[in-house]
Amino acid sequence: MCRGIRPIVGRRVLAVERPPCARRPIAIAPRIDVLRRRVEGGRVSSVERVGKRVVIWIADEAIVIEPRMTGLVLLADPPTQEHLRLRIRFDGRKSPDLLFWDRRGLGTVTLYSTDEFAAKFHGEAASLGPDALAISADEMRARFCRSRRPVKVALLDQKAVAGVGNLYASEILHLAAIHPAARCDRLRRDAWERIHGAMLEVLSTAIRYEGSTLSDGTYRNALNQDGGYQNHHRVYDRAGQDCPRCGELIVRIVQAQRSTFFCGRCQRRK
DNA sequence: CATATGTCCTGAGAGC
DNA sequence: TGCTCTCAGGACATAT
Repeated sequence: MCRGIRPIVGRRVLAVERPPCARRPIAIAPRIDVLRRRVEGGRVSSVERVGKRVVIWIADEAIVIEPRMTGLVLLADPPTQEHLRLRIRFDGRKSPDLLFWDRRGLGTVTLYSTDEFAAKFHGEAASLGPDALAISADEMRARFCRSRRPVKVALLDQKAVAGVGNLYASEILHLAAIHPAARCDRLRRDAWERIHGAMLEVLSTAIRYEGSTLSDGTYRNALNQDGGYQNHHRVYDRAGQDCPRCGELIVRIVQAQRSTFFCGRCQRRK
């Protein structure tokens, strides 16, 4: 998402609008008029990712977009008009609008000052752990190894490590050959090294392929095109199909009310 | 403190 | 066809 909207860097914000939307308007904090006052006229200095969030810096202000399940950031026509939640217009004749589109409406848009942003995302009391692509294997293990939770559930805890979602947790554990129900405190050092390595591999490859467009077709890149990583899924949404490593049938279980896919033969508990 | 559960929403697809 | 049910790339408040 961040890569796709990077063309907005250097543009000046002309207007921030909440398009007429048939459904309840998306959560924007603070109010939309405050957002307007603080960013209109400013210039986009950078676009960055923090965990699963998209951060747009405009002078000393950070617009943080949390897409959650069905949110998209777009520089192209949205899939529907009725789920369009936010529009940012820029200067320059050919500059497309930046759109936030969200079918389910669970996503959020929040404006932070530099200080608020640092406290929220980087300080000691930060609400997010280190980013999944920046953390070391040792720190990762240190953050998980005393937890009694199943490893797959723990990987989704954004305060432990930021950036692993439900789909990728299953993919990571299959590549690492670790059973998703294994308790964190029962995993040895080499298991955590495998999980860490698999996390880097899976996430960096998925980012390179621009994400996973599942069968519902919801996820799109910034140009409203399919992602490509769904063609590389090892286990996710493949229950009943063959394990790509050993040929055993992939199974689906539910952990913490969310689907987990794995191979019962080649994913071991330690 | 750590962990578990309910809740916010809409829409697609399965099964009857 | 139309109904009900389940499920969905998530995070947070509240309960235990």
